[in-house]
Amino acid sequence: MLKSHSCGELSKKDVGAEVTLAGWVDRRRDHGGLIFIDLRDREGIVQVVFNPETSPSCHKIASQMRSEYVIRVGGEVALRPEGTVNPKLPTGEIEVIARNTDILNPSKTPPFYINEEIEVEENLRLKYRYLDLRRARMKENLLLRHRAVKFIRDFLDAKGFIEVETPILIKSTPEGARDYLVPSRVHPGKFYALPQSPQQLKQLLMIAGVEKYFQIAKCFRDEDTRADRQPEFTQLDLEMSFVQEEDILSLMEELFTALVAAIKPEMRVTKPFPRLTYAEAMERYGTDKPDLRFGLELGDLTDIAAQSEFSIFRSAIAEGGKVKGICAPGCGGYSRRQLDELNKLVQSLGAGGLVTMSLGTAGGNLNDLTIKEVKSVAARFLTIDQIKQMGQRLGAKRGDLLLIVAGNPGLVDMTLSELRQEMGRRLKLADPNLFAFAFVEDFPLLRWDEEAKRWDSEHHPFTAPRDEDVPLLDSAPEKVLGRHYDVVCNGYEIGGGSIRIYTSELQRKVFRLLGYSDEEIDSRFGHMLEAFQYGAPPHGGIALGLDRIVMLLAGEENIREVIAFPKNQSAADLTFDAPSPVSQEQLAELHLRLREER
RNA sequence: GGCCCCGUGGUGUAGUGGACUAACAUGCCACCCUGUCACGGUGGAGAUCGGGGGUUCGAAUCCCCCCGGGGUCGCCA
Repeated sequence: MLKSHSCGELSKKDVGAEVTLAGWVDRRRDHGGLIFIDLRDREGIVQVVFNPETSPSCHKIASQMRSEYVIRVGGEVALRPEGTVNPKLPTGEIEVIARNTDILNPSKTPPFYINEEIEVEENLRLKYRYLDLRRARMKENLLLRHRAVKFIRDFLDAKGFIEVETPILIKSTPEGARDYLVPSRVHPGKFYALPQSPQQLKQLLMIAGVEKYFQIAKCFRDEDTRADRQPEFTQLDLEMSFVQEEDILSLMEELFTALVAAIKPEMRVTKPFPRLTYAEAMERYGTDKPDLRFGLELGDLTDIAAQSEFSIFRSAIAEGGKVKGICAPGCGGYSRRQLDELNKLVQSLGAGGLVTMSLGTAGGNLNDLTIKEVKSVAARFLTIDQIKQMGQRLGAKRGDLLLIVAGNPGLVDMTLSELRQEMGRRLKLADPNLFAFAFVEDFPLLRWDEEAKRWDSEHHPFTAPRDEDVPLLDSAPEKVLGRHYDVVCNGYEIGGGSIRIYTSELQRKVFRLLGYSDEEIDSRFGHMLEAFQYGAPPHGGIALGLDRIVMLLAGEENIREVIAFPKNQSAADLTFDAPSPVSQEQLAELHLRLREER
């Protein structure tokens, strides 16, 4: 090693020791005589003193040093002189008196600050990711991720799980997200696909008798990115044999509780994790991944609105829509401008508009509300009783603001869900020290795809229907509930799983329901159907979005902040400038010819 | 593909029709400085304001197109 110690590990107990350090120049303070260098390595920062009287040659070399130069310093650890202790630095009681030093590698002036916590344009950060990762925030995020993954591995190991790697080059299956394809050199015209998840592989491992499997698995989906979505991401994938829903859910509750306690002990979790049915989540929050750190629940006002003379409500209901709303407490005094902003948000999400109803500014009991106080375009089409009923249903007081959306039920729920999040942010309702985990259960097994005119899996086609619903598969598929569950936390879906189908008969029935011919089923999923016939145990599992989990633990709002080399919104890697063109020779070997794009 | 936001010295910002010959902070360079720690001091270099076109006597500023980035809807079995 070129170093005997880490910068950050030195302390008073090392005083008198001869040490050799190596790292990066974090900061240089040149007093003309004395030069101070803050030397940084992964473990921290320590001050090095270059004194021309102690070592003229060292001092001369130090005067050449600049930010981010890689240097090596040999010297003695000394207590700092009286009055020069720096309490802001963990190593602030000591310093290293340089006796010999050299510059291992100089550095160009970095394109942005390494030693300051200021926002830098993300393009630039990603292009120079190796410099960005030197910054404290990124370094901490990498470390946090490592600790979280280590904890998870140890936890599952202690529970008897074994980690099994599954292939990255596998078969394209038509369902689900768009596949990343890899052309085969050996098989002209054929392609591998990168796994969207190891779903089928882990089920085969259950049939193989592994019983308890997990994997920190890279997954690939060629879909548009989001703040919490990357084309390439990491799942904590696990599967168990001979289990039911409760086994997986209680394992998850134990895992997350222990994980938070180990990694973020200052954060609280709500225990036991609340359990919501899908229907309940949609009804109360308008989404299947509600942020349960605050209330602001949605209320259905359709019945009251139907009694009104307000044409927007009436026509929406006549067309099979509904009217729902939320109550923003104490916002009755919102300005025209503020209301316009909310209206704009709603319209940008595709809803026709937002009906705002200010219940005055006075505050107090809803019963005291007078029609004169109510400010809303809908006010003159509603009786004061109807307004009070709406307010009551939404838990409003005088002085609150009702936000009401009418229209297509799905759109109303989506819009109000976003509006709820927005009001939660504006009113700072979410406890920043809380991880509000919850389980969502009882998802419908199938969803009608209007474009393709066929049934589609809500989760994936391997999800088992509830036993009692199996007869409905033939008569009323829309009523069948799946044995699927999601884990949500603070408004993010952080995982989902299910108890699986494990007989080929039922599996084939579901595939047929999804519109596949028997030929298609056999060519695409024949390996699964056959495997089920060789003693497949009942099994189930879950896949967790590791990047999202680490993001939440790190208090970040974007998973790129917890991925060492993420892709940008257009799925490009700016450090490598990937994807990139390849040579004609490479294409020829793969039996590919590029088409002219119009 | 739709909608919204952003683009000004290396970095982060200010500037929303004339006083901008583009400001501030920091970084960078030079010189001075032996106890600093976001060291201090003096001086200096550095942006034709993402690109193109237009309106105007005059554009960083207004309009149009394009490029790049971010957020989001669609999409994500």
